Amino acid sequence: MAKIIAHIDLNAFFATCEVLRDPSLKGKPLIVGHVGRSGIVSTCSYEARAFGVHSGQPTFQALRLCPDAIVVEPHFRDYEVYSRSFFSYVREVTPLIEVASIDECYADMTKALSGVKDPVAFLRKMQWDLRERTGLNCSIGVAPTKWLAKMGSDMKKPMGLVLIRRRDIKNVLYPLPIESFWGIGKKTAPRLREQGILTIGDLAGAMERNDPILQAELGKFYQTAKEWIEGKGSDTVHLEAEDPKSVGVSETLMHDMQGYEEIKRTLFNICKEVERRAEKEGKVGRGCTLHVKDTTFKTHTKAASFDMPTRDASVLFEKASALYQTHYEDLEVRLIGVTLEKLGDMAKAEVQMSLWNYEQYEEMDKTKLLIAELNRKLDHPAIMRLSEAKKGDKNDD
DNA sequence: TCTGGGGTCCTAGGACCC
DNA sequence: TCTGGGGTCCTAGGACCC
Repeated sequence: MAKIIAHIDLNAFFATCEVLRDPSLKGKPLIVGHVGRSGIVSTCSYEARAFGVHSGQPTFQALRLCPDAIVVEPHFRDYEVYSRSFFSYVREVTPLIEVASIDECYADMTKALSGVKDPVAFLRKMQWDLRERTGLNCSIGVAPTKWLAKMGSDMKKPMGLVLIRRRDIKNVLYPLPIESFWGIGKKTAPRLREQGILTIGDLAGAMERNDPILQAELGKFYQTAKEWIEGKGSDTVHLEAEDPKSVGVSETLMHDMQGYEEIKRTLFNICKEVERRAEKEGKVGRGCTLHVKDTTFKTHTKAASFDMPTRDASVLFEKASALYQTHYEDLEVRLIGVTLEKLGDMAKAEVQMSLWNYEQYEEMDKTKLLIAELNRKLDHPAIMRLSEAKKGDKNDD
């Protein structure tokens, strides 16, 4: 039986949280983000969007477009609290939710909507109830698969509600520009446009023809995208958050820097922060990667492995420093970062360690055997005589 | 004074082993 | 004496997402 999946996405989440923190900001053009050398807009209110301000834009550019905008530094701790209240509301409607990020989730609504006469009214009520309870606005996409639901929630903001049945795919999705395809970004979209693929419908058409150029262009993603667009994508909502596979910290420097001496302090602090976050996750890693962004925005990476799983900042710092000094001493850098990888649980790592110790112990045991063997040989009459002779020497002294 | 920081997944090439 | 082929693991780089 077909499932009913909802994708629920909070609108202008960080900006909305800031208004909840300080109601005097309501109705004003608001930018959440950093000011300063490399500040960008994290999120902005709809009032600011009207001026052409958008996420990812350098803050100074945004302020040129909208000089009256109020810039607020983000308060992530508070966003996490609002985020939790959002998820707990959705969990009251259905416990089958998959947290996709701080401001969005998938919900399997199959059971919650069974027997509901007017699903649209039910979902509308959800939106208003959430707003009343938490002050947060959301857009909802409802569809038989997660990808279709995600596409739906993206289509109308704020407080949008879009239902996409399989038979609606052609009417609803095909006319959309190729850029709006979730999974096709700013590198692939222009290349598809060059091939005459301007809309999602064009993409679907090329896939029906099994276009070999398109297949080469998209690689493994071709098959995934084909299934998504045909309504055959995943409808499985994963309740448990997956264990992180890496923990990393990076920082854009106050100014471009060159040489280890200039960056070592920052590098050390980054390693300390990686250690702190790995500890919070209860993880240790078997390797690390040093990231460096040069002044042309090109990113370089160098990886190293550890003999033993660790999260120790001094071990990280030692590895990262060595990598930096051997590869980037002469590079002018904008950003540096360190990522701890190949993560495992600390508890399991301790088991590994005790195994390792046991092997060490065994090695030691072998050595003991060798010594015993040696001692037996030393018991040989000839050796005895030799040692007796030594004693004799001593006695001669 | 241009362009953050946190992640995941994929790809291509090389090393290594059988 | 002119060069196998498959599998796996690792590294570096890149695309994409929020």
